[in-house]
Amino acid sequence: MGRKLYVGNLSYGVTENDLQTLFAEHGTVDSATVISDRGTGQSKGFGFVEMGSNAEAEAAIAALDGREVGGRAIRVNEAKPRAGSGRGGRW
DNA sequence: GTTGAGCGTT
Repeated sequence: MGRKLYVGNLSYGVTENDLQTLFAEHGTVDSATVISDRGTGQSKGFGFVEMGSNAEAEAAIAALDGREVGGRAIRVNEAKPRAGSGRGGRW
């Protein structure tokens, strides 16, 4: 089980710092990332948070999934590995 | 407004 969490339905005003602070209330935040379009630089409305352990990750999911943040109910779930891990997604 | 980047040896 990974400790990475997918955080979706985020408000465009939410940043990595916001995620870190929010998830830190329910566990140790190893890293927090907000995905933004590299072309426009605008937030894509979702991000990822890595917890110190799977237990903390589960606790954060149960506590923060559906929680209203920035005026929107965020979606928290265990993240899946990035598409095509490696180089070019193909060997 | 829902699962991350980049085209290379970090």
